[in-house]
Formats: sequence, C-alpha cells, structure tokens
Amino acid sequence: MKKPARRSPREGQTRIVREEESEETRRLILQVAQQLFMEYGYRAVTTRQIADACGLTQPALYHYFADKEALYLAMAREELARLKGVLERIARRSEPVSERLRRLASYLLTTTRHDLALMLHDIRYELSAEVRAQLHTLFEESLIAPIAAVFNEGLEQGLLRSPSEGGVDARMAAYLFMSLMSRFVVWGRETLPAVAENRRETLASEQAALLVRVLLYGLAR
Amino acid sequence: MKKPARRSPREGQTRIVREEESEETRRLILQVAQQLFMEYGYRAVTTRQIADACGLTQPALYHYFADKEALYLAMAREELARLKGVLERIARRSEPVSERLRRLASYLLTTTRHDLALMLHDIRYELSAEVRAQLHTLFEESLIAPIAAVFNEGLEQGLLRSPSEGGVDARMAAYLFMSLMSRFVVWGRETLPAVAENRRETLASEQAALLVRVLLYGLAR
DNA sequence: CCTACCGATCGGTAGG
DNA sequence: CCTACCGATCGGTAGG
Repeated sequence: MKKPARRSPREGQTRIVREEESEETRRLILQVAQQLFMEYGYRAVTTRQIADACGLTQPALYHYFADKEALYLAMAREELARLKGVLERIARRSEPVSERLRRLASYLLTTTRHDLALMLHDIRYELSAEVRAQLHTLFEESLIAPIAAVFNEGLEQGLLRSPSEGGVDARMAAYLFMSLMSRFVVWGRETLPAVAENRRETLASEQAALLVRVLLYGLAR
Repeated sequence: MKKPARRSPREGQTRIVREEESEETRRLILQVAQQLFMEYGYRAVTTRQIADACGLTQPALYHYFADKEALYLAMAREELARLKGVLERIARRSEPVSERLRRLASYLLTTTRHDLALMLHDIRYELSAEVRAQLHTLFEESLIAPIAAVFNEGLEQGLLRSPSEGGVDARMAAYLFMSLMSRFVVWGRETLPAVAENRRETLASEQAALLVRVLLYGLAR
C-alpha cells in the first residue's frame, strides 16, 4: 500500500493562507464526497474512502464536519443549490416550453450521471429525521419546483392538458419528468454498444429530446 | 431485548418432517430477505436482522446459504421468477394492449411497493461480477421482456409509432415504462395526505391508469 | 492535520 | 455419519 500524496503545509505561513488552505480542503472534501455519495449511496461510502481520495487521514474529516451525516448534508445542500440555480436559469429562458424541457433533461442527463433516485433513497432511509425533513424540502424546492414552473407555463399556455382534461398538474408532471431521468433509462443505454466518451454529450442531448417527446406526445400513433 | 419466539423441534420426529421443516425455514428466510433487501438495499440489511425476523440466530442462516451474497442471489432469482410468471400471464391476456399495460402497471405498483431501481443499484454496485452478470440477464428476461412483448404487439398492430416515425422500439418502451414505476412517482404519492390502507389498491389502480395514459398519449393537448 | 486508538458491529465460522 | 441449530469468537471495519 502506497501512502497517498499528501499536501505538505510549510511552516511560517500567514493565518490568511492557512485559512485559505483550510477552506480549499473543505471544498475538496465536499467535491470528493459528492462524487462518491451520489454514485454509490450513503451507506456504501466510508469516511476512509473519502479521506483517502482527498489525501487525508480519516479522523481529519472530523475537523471540518461533525460526523458522516453532516458531511452528507453539506454536500447535498451544495449540490441541490447548484442544481437549483442551473434549473431556474433554464426555466426562465425565453424559449418554447418544449425546448426548455429538453434543456432541463439534457442537463440532468449529462451532469448528474448518477441516479437522483439514489439520493431520495438515502434521504428516506439512511439519514436522521431532522436531516431527512430538511433535504426533503430542499429537494422539492431545488429540483421539482423549477421543473414544475415550466410545466405550469405549458398548462397556462394551453399546450398541456389540464387535470380536468385527463392531464396532470405541474408538480405531478415534474415528478413524471424526473422519473424518466432514472436508472432504468440510463441502464438501458448502458446495454447499448460502448460509446466513445466524446459522444456522450451528443447522446444525452438526443436522449433528452426523445424523453421529452415521449412525455409530451406519448408512444401512441 | 426479548428473545425471539423460536420454533421448537420436538424429539422423535421422522426424517421426512425434519426435511419439511428445513425447507419451510429456508422459504421463510427467503421471504424475510426479500422484504428487507428490496426495501432497504443489500448493504443496509444485516444478516442478523434477517435472522432475528425469522426467529433464528444469525449463524443458522449459514446452514441454508453459503454467505450473504448467495442469499441475496437466491432471493432475487425467486423474486424475478415470480415476477416473470405473473407478467407473462398478464402479457398473454386477450385484451387490448393498453389494458394489458394498465394491468402490468397496477401489478407492479401494488405488489412491489419497493423500488426495483434499488435492486438495479445493488446488482450494479454491491454484488460480485458473476452474480451481477447472472442477475443482469435475469432482470432483462423476467421484467423487461414480458413488458416489451406487449409493446411489440402494439407496434405490430400499428397502435404505436415505430422508431422511424419518432417512436421507440419495444425494449426501449419497456424501460420507459419501468422508469415510470420508480421512486419518484411513489414518493410524490407519499406527499399527498395520508391514505387509508384499504384504498391503496384503488389508488395504485388509478395511478397505473394515469401512468399508462401519459406514456401512450403524452401530456400535450 | 497526524498517530494511536475506542466501542460497536459487520459478515462469517469455530467447536459442541 | 446426518440435521438444525447455539454460544462464542474469528478477521475486519464502522463512526468517532
């Protein structure tokens, strides 16, 4: 076993620099935690894995975060805040509803390769009641609300069927939209012949267009 | 902590009875493992939890299964075989394609309250390569194939758009169908006011109809 | 941010 | 020799 490359703090540095380094380390931990937690789930990722990937010892994490759950919470808050910003920006574009939905789908498929349903599972089963409640609300506000806003425009413009016409409300539409971003579709794609890395974005864009087309117009002739 | 009620084997029983009891216990373990693994995931369920729920000690499990993974594999094989039987039976009914899709959705929503995407995650991330390959194939044959068969009929009957007409092939349709059965939709339902237990089946049936309607005809007016 | 550890619990196996 | 387990403990790992 090789020792991981460790960042070597030199003596005599000013307080400012140390604070910057400390903040830098904190951000590194959050980024590594995001990649691991979002792909493998809360339970499967150990604090030592995260520490190792950061070039730190495992106890060092507890200088930055109270415990494993606090680290997950901080990661999730940051991730959801980031998502919220991007999704709201797309939702406000002056483009047709269907085009904005395509952009939302494409973004979710390219950037979050992991399944957000796994995050839902973790929120529901692996975290304490308080954190669960917090993230539950945040999930709704950051992910569902921006998507529902676009569907709501579609309903107001008369492009979509209202619930009384056999359609669904905007929030339900957003959940259906998110469900189509799930592991099943991604998994189906993985069974296709291996795809060159540089074609991934194109594929995601094509798949986004397909998913939105299906959701809007259905499979029937 | 109370001692779990333990089945008390009496002396003087014949070999046949003992074999029956052994088989009975094995089936009990599989049933309990199914409930726990399917709801919480491979990692989160301990062998002691399973044993406790069966009224056995944890080492007793190792008389029936070589290890935790072998137990998961046996459980998954049985569960998928059961699903395959029911889904194929529904798929062969002499009813319109849309009606059969509704029945498939309703069945999946009522019986498997857990998210099958969780099983996909476990297959992908928690199990060894050999078990993963086995379950991957079985998953496709047991779940996707029967659903795809119904969509294929829809395509042959000209009810559904073919890929060249902007539609999707039967297998892709099956994946889209399964993705709509996911945690997101179920979770959305949980946020509704609490529902009486005896209305659950009705709800699932209504939700199944809604999901199939959306998948076939889309949200657009 | 490290080394040296803890209480507990994990999956799995020993002898009886 | 078999079955259906038990009490105790194995090597490792969890969060702290």
